[in-house]
Amino acid sequence: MRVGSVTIKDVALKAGVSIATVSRVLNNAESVNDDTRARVKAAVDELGYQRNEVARALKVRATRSIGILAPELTNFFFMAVVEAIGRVLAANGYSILVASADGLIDQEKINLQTFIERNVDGLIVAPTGFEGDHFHNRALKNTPIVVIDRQLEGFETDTVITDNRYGIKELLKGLANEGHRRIGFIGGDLTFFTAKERYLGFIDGMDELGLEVDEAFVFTEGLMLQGDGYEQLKKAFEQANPPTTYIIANDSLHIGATTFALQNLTSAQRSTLVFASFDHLSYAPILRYAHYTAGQRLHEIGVETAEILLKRLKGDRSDFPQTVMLRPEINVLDFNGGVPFSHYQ
Amino acid sequence: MRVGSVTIKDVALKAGVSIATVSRVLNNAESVNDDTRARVKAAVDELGYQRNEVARALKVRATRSIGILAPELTNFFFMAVVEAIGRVLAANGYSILVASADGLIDQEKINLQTFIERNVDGLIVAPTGFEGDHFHNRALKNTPIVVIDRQLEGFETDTVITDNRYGIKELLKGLANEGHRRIGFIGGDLTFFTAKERYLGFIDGMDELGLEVDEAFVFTEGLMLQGDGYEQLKKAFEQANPPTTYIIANDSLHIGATTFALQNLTSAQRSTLVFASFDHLSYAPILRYAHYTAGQRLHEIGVETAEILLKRLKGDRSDFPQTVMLRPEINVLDFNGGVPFSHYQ
DNA sequence: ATGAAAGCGCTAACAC
DNA sequence: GTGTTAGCGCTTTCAT
Repeated sequence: MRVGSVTIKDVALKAGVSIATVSRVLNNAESVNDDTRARVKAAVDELGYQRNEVARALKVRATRSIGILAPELTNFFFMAVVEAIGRVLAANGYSILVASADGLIDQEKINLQTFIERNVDGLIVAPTGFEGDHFHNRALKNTPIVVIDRQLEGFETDTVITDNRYGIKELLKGLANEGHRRIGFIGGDLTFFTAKERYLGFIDGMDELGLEVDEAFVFTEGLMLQGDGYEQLKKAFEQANPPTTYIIANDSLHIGATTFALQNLTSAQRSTLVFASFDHLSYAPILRYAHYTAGQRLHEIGVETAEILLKRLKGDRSDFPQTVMLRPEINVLDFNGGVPFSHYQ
Repeated sequence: MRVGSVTIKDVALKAGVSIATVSRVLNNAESVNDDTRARVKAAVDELGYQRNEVARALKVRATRSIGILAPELTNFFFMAVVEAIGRVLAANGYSILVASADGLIDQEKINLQTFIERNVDGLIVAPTGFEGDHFHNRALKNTPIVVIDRQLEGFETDTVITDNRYGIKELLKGLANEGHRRIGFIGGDLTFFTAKERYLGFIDGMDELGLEVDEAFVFTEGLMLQGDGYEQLKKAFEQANPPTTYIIANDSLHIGATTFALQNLTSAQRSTLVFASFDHLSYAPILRYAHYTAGQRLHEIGVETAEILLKRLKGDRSDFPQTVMLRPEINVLDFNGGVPFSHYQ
């Protein structure tokens, strides 16, 4: 609130009406004379009046702001989703507050408190952990919350996620179609929702295809970061008889694995290397070795999330709690670093 | 503002003190008896009181919120910078509001209006265009604004940018050291700040090295998007005698150019291809052909920006308007898709 | 159709 | 050290 800024009081004075009338004009109330409306509008323009949303919020008990809780921001998935959410929400008069938890559950709790104090009208949360207990807050009783990307335990609410198992299974089908049987899995620590889902998709998918899972080919250590992908492919190649192909659980692992291949494998080894991975980002065209990718529908996730939230904000509680599961888009990369699709045993 | 939430009034009642005393305890005023302080704190805990920041903001004329205006969110540069800014600001009690202009100058103006109405205490803007006239707003008179990434015309304020010319010149030196003389430039439309600066860095740098700029080797069309990089390298290779190496002005162009090379050049052609480019992102290790990259100091840009803003918010106007120019980090990629550094004529 | 006035929850004089 | 009170800018009854 800037000192000396023009308020409805100034406008009222200038237009020769009461502040109530100014407020009515500002809020497009019908019951106001055309003349006075015009006079008020003229005064608004002349004075360059700009509404004080804070005062309005205090009075009407609604801030028209939505808090977004993310585990991190430096992540293509979140930013793309946030961008889409922001677009839809802005078109409906809402502003967005964002806060990163830096992967720390305690920081998520602090950020939540901040948003509560700021009286956000709604919340979108990409959970940092599994735990959802802290969302059971009295102040949040009437605040719609939609969870994205991961599922929360102990807190029931609307959720928008990618169909992780479907994605992995489709990737698997592609590889199996090419004739692969010795299929490895490069993933992450199963305490993470997406890591677990993608792992389970792999296990189920292999089973459905009638293929044997070789424990030595399954890597589920680490946080699915770039270095983990590097290390895991390294470990795979330390084996006497490594897999002929790999399912990779996300983009970072994929970059890491590709880096290992480029730096440490012989060109003979690389010539038969085949990957299929989750995520499809802007640099996908330069990812050698990838035959298939499962690209998350980032834009749709954002739009869907915003629309569910908007619906709840309007008081529509139908289908609560609603879970929207979006299938990723399966891409067949017809350029694979020069390696033509072929059949392996 | 949630109906029926607990206010300082409830706390006062419970603790048997006045609301002023509650407020004092909440704000850590010294002048309050230890006993009463304890009683108030107990009441706060029991009732689960949470401050209403909106009411506080209205009273003290400060929202402790900072608006971030970006041309887009789905961009590694902005994500990283926003994350760093958010961390520093959050540690100082500020929340951040973000809005993407979607590359539209009119949307940027709308977003600015929204932030003004929300009474943000400060503004960080990564301008969508050159034009800064709309920041001359009466309501913004006492609102610190720091501009990042690009410079604004017609509006003087604190600015944090990358030293684009330095970065390009260093890349050029690297290439010249390898013996290159026929150096191409893949950039973008000069109406963009970074496009122009990087282009000028190229022209100056070539001059300083005593090298001739061949107009046919300079590409400055488009918005520096992936497709542009693809097309520009394509055009270069349509020439009878293309450059032996290329300076590439950003990450998207780099991906595009690399894609063209992978898809359309012979392995003989690729074997001598050398790039040097601006930006150094997570997928840098898999960018073949790149000998040098100029990585922007994303984290530092964010921290520096937040700190200047914080300083202004404290009323410190020293060195205004301040321009911080951060030199990018020059990376020598010792793995280049197997191509050893060598000398070309 | 318009105005007067209460009050959202909080902070900060100002008294005592 | 603590209480009383005014008021931040706005919306919204309730009168007229």
